[in-house]
Amino acid sequence: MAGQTLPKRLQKRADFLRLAAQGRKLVRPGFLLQAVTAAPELRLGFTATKKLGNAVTRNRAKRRLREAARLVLAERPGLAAEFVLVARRETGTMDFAKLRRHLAAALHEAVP
RNA sequence: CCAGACGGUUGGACGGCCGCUGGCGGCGAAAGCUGCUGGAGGAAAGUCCGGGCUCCACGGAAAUGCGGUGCCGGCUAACGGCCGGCGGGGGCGACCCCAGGGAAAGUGCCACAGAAAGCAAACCGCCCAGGCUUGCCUGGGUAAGGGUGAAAGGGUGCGGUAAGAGCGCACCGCCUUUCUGGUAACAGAAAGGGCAGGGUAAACCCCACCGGGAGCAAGACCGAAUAGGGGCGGCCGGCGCCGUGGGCAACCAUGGGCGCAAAGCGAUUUCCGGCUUGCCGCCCGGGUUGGUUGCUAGAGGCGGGUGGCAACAUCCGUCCCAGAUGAAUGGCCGUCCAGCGCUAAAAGGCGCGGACAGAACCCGGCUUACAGACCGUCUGGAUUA
Repeated sequence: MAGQTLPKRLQKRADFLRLAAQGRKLVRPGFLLQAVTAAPELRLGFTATKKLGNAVTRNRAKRRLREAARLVLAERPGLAAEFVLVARRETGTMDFAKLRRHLAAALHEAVP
């Protein structure tokens, strides 16, 4: 399989607040997905709150979400939407294949 | 070999697939693509000290205040750190621990218990004298014994005495002076003194030494937007007073102030109240979102020589070793090496499964967290030769 680079990252606090306020929310094992489908291009952001644990735990959760998203989005080319993935307690430890399946399903539900 | 003390190192290994980010190069108008190469820690942590750096304040010095430090010597850019000593305490020992200046400057406090807690003190006891109701009362002596307490005004012994007591003596301790050794803390000795001067300074305090404040969200720069501001030019503009500038003056200039008038501002009218009084163009300036910089070569790492018990210093060689900013340094898989559990006579098999923890301007420390593995020195013991 050819390599797939990550889409643009959401980096501004304002964007995260907008997604949290307007986005459609889907709760799944391992993550909470906030999606806005009307967007000019594909953009992606990640959130891990202090509730999750120390810096090591939070960073690991974000990295796993990022990698899962990269792999899942490679199978959905041409998407134009904005997503924020919020890590949950089990994100860092759960089976990665499961996390990937849940994310693919959730994405399909948000953007058929 | 067992038990222990101290110091240090390490903190899974290899491979595959796919990514992220910095640097250098190539292609490209750019976006970007691509080659090579770098990419978390011993604590990156807590933010408890010390510095560099930046801005602010500031003429110098001293004093006072406030805060900190506190045996001595050394090391260091500096430190509350480190090294080497000293003193005290603990351990058979290797070693470990100490908030370790001053209590014969002053003030305060010492609960409860106890007779008494600071110019000592007589509750019980002991001794003497007197009295009588003959085992008690009164007076006196006594700090050796009992009791209280964290602490009761040196300790042990002998003498002494009515009983006692540094009352006398010996030794130990203490104080003063002197001498010796040591840079010093301090140690040792001699002479003198019968022994005062309880504890508490993590109570105030005294002494010595040190100390401006805030921090990379420091600071510098670029700069969409918005409000207010300034300059120049053009056009238009009522009155009075004042101010300002020019002029000897009459006067001239002035959108600087105040008052009056006038005009405008609400969907409309009246009344009351409020607000605005220039417009246009260009420029300056302002500095928000954002961006750039500060930003990684340094009290630097490694190896070696020299000096030093050491901390460390110095010299030579060599290397360049993270720079992100909703924040890169990774995700997944396989094999192996440790570890744990179950099973097994053994070999082995199956399952679980990597400690604490993630740079945010940079250094030096301290403190705290940490599965395990390894190395060195030393101590006590056991055994063998």
